[in-house]
Amino acid sequence: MARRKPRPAQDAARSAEDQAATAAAPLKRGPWTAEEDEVLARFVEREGEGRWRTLPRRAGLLRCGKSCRLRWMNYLRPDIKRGPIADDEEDLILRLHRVLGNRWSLIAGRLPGRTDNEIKNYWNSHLSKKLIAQGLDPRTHMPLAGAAPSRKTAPSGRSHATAAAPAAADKTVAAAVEPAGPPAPPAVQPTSSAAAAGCDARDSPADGGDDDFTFAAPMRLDVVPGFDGFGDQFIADYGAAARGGRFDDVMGCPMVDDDTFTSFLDSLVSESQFADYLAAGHKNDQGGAS
DNA sequence: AACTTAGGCAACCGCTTTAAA
DNA sequence: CTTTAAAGCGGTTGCCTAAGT
Repeated sequence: MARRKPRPAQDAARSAEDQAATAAAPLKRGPWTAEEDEVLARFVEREGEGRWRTLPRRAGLLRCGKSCRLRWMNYLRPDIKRGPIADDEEDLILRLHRVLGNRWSLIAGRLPGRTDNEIKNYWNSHLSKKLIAQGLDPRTHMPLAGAAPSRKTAPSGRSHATAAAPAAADKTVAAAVEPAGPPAPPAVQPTSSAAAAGCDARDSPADGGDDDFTFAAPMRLDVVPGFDGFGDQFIADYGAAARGGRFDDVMGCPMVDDDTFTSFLDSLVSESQFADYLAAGHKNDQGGAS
C-alpha cells in the first residue's frame, strides 16, 4: 500500500472556535502521551465531563476540545473495557449491525465498555471481511451471489465522501462488493425529503442515550430470524418513521415506541433472549406500546 | 537484512443536532 | 425567532507494526 503522505499542517482547517478557544497556542496533534492522559484523566475526574471546548485551557493541555473529548470517551473513561472482542460480543455486533447498519454509537450502547470507534474499527477490519468470506454483503447481510446488487448504503444519510472514496480500511470490501452493478433498495426505502435529508438515529445529547430514536436508513428487520409478523410491523413503523415521523406520532396511529425498540435491541443479545422477548408477548406491541 | 505491503487502530475532520443565550 | 456554543456522530486519514518477498 502506498503510504499516505503526512497531513499538511491543517491549522487552517481547524474551526474558528477551536482556534479562539485555544488563544493562539499551537495545538498539539497526533498520539497522546502518558503525561497528557494523566492530566486529562485527573482533570475530568475532578471537574467532570463537559465544557470540552474550554477544557484544554483549563486543564493546561495543548489539544483541541474535540481531541480531549475523544481521548476521554475512547480511551481514558474508567468503564472502558480492554482486550479483544469476545465471541459473544462479536455475535451481538453482527446482530445489531444487521438491524441498525452503521450506527456505531447505537451498537456501542449495547456493548458495555466498548466504544463506537472500537466497534467501527473492528467491523471494518474484521467482521466485514468475515461476512464477505461467508458470501454475505457486509452492508445488507444478504447473500452476495445472486442477491440483488447492494446500494452503497449510507445509513446516516450524510456520508459525504463515502460513495466516491471508500475508506482505506474498506477498500477490500468495496472492491469485493461493488462490481455487481447498480444498487438495490434497502428493506425500507425512505422516499420523502425528510428521509432524504437524513433524519438521523443520532441520540439527543440531553437524554444521553439511545432511547430517543428516529430513522432514515434501511432497517434490516426482515432478515432477523424469527421476525415474522412482528418484523412486518416494525418495518411498517420504520418506513413511516423514515418518511418523516417518529414512532409515536406517525400517521396518528399508536406505533412501536422507543421503549419497545430498546427492548427489542436488548433481545438481540442472544437468540434465547430474543425468543424470550417474543414469547413475552411483544408481538402485540404493535397495537399499542406501553 | 532490507524493503514493501497490508492490517489494525487511534485520531482527526466535517457535519448535524440540540440547548442556551 | 435567530444566533451561537457545545456535544456527538460517522467517515476518513495516517501512523505503527507484523508479515511477506
